[in-house]
Order: sequence, then C-alpha cells, then structure tokens
Amino acid sequence: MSVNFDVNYYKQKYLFGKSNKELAELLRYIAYSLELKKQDYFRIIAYKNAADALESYPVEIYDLIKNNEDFEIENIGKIIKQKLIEYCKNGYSLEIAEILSGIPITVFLLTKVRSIGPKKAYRLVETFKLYNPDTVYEDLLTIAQQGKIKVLEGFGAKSEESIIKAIQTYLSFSKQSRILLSEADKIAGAIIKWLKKLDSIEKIDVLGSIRRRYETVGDIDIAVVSKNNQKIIDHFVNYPNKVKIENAGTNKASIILKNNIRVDIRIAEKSKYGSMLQYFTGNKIHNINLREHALRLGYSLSEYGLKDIKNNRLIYFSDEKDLYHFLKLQYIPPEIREGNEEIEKALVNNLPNLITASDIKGDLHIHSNFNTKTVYDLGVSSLEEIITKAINLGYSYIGIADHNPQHSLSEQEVKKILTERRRFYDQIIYSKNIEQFKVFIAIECDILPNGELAIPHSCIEYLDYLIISVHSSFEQDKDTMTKRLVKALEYPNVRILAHPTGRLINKRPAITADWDKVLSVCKTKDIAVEINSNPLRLDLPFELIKKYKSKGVKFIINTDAHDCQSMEFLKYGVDIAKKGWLTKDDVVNTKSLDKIDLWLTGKK
DNA sequence: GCCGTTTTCGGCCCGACTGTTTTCAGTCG
Repeated sequence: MSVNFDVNYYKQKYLFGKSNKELAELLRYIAYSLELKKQDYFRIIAYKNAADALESYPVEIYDLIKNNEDFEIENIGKIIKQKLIEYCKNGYSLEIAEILSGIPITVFLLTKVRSIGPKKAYRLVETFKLYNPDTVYEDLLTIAQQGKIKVLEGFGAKSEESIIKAIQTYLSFSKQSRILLSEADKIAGAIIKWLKKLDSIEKIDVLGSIRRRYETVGDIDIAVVSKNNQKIIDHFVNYPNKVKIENAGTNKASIILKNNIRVDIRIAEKSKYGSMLQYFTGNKIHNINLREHALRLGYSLSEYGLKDIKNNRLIYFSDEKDLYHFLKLQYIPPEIREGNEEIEKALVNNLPNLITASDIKGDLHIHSNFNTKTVYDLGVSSLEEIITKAINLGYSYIGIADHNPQHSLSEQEVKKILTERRRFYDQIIYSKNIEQFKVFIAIECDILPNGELAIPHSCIEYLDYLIISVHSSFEQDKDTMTKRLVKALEYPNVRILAHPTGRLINKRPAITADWDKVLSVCKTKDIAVEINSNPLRLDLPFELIKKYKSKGVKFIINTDAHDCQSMEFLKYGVDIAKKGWLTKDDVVNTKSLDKIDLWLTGKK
C-alpha cells in the first residue's frame, strides 16, 4: 500500500509552516505530479514559474491571506492564487489533493536529491515500494548499495553509483544551510588565488549569488577565459581543499570542498565571455525576463550569445555591457538583477545611480573598549585605534555608540559613566590634533520590551545622539512589537533605528512588526533606518530597503563594529543598499561633516 | 495555467551533460 497524498500527514510532517518557500515547494510538487500524469507541458511550466515567483516574493503571503489582504504576483494568476488562498486559510485544498493523489509522498521527497527528477523518483518508489517518508533516503541508499538499481532497464552501474553519491551528499547537505556571503567571498577568493597561479588565465570572475552580492550563497560559480582549458580544469580539480571531484569535462568542472560547498568552474571563449557572465549571474527570474525581452526584439538568448531568429546567426559578446546595450537596455548592475522591475526601468533609462562605497563619509555605529558597565560585550579597540582606522578608510567622521550602561544602575551612576567617557574621549581627540575630522559620542540604547528606553531620560542630553535597537524579547507578537518600536522612536534625540529586524542570518528569524507603521514614524521624525553591515545581519534586508526607499524613508549604513577590523565590513552594507536600489541621496552618512553634524545634533 | 501597446487565443526560454542507448530521456542550471 502506498502512502498517497494526505493533507493531514503533510501538514504534520512536511508542510506545517506556510512560508513562501514551503508553499513554493507545494507548487513544485504539483508540477511534478502533472508531469507524471502526462498533463499539458505548459500547465506544468506555469506551476514551476509560479513556484519561482512565490519563492522570491518578499512578503509572506500567508500573513497577507490571514489578514484578508490582496496580493499580485507575476506568474501567479487567478487559479493558482485561489488554490493558495484556500490552502492557507483551511490548511486543505481539495483541488490540490486531487492533483497530487496517486503519487506517493516519497516521490516528491526523492526529487530533492540531485540527479533524481520526478520520473526516476516515481520508478524507484514503485519498483522498490519505497513508501515510508521517514526512511526513504536511507532505504533507497541501501537498495542502491545492494546493486539492485543497475539491473533495471534504463539504469546502469554509473547511475546507481551517482544515486548513492547524491543521496549521501543530500543527507549531509540537508543539515547545512546556505553560507554567508562573507564566507563565500573568502572561499571564492582563495580558489581564484589558486587558479591565478596558472599564467594561462586571461580573465576570471565570480558568478551567481556572490556576484549579485546576495546575502547567502548556495554554491560558488567561477568563470574563466584561458589559453589552455585542459590545464585549467586539471589544476582546478587538484585544489587542495577539495574532498571530491563531482565532474570534470573539457569546459566545466565541479568540486566539493571540505565544508560541503560545491564549486563550479566554467570556461568560455574570450569572444563569448560577456554572455557567460550574464547568463550565470542570474538570478533565474532576471534571466527569464531578459530572455523574453530579447525574444520581443527577435533574438534568442543563451549562454553563448544572442541568436538572430530570422537568419539563425549567433551574435557574440565579450563584454557584458555590450549585451545589455544591444538589447536597448541600460547596463543593469549585478546587484539589482533580482527579477524585480530592473528590465522595465533599464528600458526607459530610469535605473537609479547606485550608491558606492566611496560615497560613505563616516560610520556612526562603532563600539569602543570604554567600560560603560553594560550587560553586553564591550568593543575591543580603543578610540585611538578606531580613529586611525577611520582616517585610513577616508572618513570625515565617526560615531562611537557603546551599549547603554546596565538598566539597573541609578540615574546618577549612568550620568557619571557618560560624563567620564566624554571627558576621557575629549582628551584623546584633543591630543590627536585632527582637523576636518569629528568624533560624535553616542549610545546604542536597548528598546525595553515595553517600548521604554534603557537609559534615564535625563541622561539623553549627555549624548550627541541616540541609536536605539531591540536586544531582547524578539518573540513578541506583531502588534506588541509595533507599539514597542513606535513608542521608542518617540523619545528625543533618537537619530538611528539600528538592525531593525534583529535577524541573524541562518540563526535567528526577523522580529515581526508592522513595518509600514514603524518606518513611517522614522520618516516623519527624520530618523535614519540602519543598514547594518555585519554579514550575519545585513539588516534591514534589501527587499524592505527597496520597498521603503520608494516611500521616502532615509537610511544609514553602519558597521556596528566591535573591533577596528570589522569596520571594513561596511562594503557589505553598501552591497545590500545597492540591492535595495539606493542612491547617495537616500543614505544620510554620505553627507559632509557640516551637514551630518546638523542632522545628528540639530546644532549648527 | 499565465499573459497581452502585434494577441482574450495562441503562444509559452534554452542548451549541455550524463547515461544508456544507437537516437533519446531525464535532469540541471
């Protein structure tokens, strides 16, 4: 007896949550099911497209549906939308159940394994009666290891071997999520250095999510132009940190590193390098949109170039910019190739002039090693060290924002700490004799669970400005959290709302709040919303940055550095700002010293 | 099933790789 699609079972074990990601997975299962039932090919594509669109949609539609709010997502039409609404509201959809009926759950689970698609999965499940969802991977692994797959028609020794490897990889991979962008940068940098040992490398670039500066990275792709392809491939697969060579052909190869990261290398001819860069930078939706745009102009886009459909002639691009220009588009920087509206805007020459790292004039959220008797970690660098670093980075100003003294201290004790700190710092600043450079003295203050600030009201005047942020009670419901944030923003001298969502990528989810409300208060009070550059935070996330830029909210890019070295992370904040379509004018710490002084303190 | 300033009907993105075949199916990016 097979375990057929049973909504209750799914709800309990596999689709308990209704995040966009999980709903997208459900849509993919529908597509697989239709494929197995030999339904109309384009109907299958429609479900796959809908899944892609939903996965990258920035707002959780379950929340919208719950609140009876409407939503419009490209490639999700009336029919799929209705199914999603029904499924989210009732936890059940008869139509979905009907489409999935007759296909054992284990078929869908096996499609998560590389090299196994719906058809192979179905054959394996039915042949070996793999109906237990809890053990399906281990069961198939055992069967493969017993040599029972290679004797099936259409399979052979090699496919059996690849299934064994793929399941083993899946089982270890599934325990690990995507790595942080900063980690991916390090790994990619080391591999590029290794490859550059060969003098036959003419060009080399990272592709994919690293090139788009996306916050996390699944696998690492590298593009190369070379005088000797075979030499490159041989050298690449000999990379010291690899544990396995996944495949190695004449133009591409893949290795797996010790930490389970997959690295792909692709070699292009110099004349087609631009097309390769474009094609493998993605993201998927951007590429689909671009391909459709090309088709409208009579060209078919591939990784090799544009094929003129009329005369079947392929046009090459060694430079990626030429490819976009040929398609009558402004060059679209990789950071904003996320399938939003970049192609429409590029078509009418209306892309924003994105901010760059050199636009930043100062970092206003740095922790020093002065002991403010806080409950959190102090910074490790002294003010002298921080100033030296800031000047090396070309800044005109910094803001020291140590954590607030612990809440239990008396008003007098807090005043004493703040006064001593200012006196101590003034001496250092005076002795440094730095002209044209200013140190602002601030505090990063906790927003208490009730929305009050963890610093006595009377102490606020001892500071140049106040940064506020949530460091506790992250689990509050949306309404409570919203009121908490709004109340805190009403305090005097608050200039920055730091790491607004509180998320730690791969570790802690974002808080839930009504950002429309919270950020409109920021806008009204001219409070800057921080883009925290710490690679583990990258908070505000870029989807929200883009949304609230259009509503006129102002941002500030800070590092929240607790040591000098970390002040260099600012570039990650700039990357995320670019992904949020920000220009210099959207970001307050691009202002000159005079203007930032006025903005922070209100004093001329 | 989705979508529309050529279309409410009739289109819908493309090619490589792998393995098992001997002309192709399945999978992937």
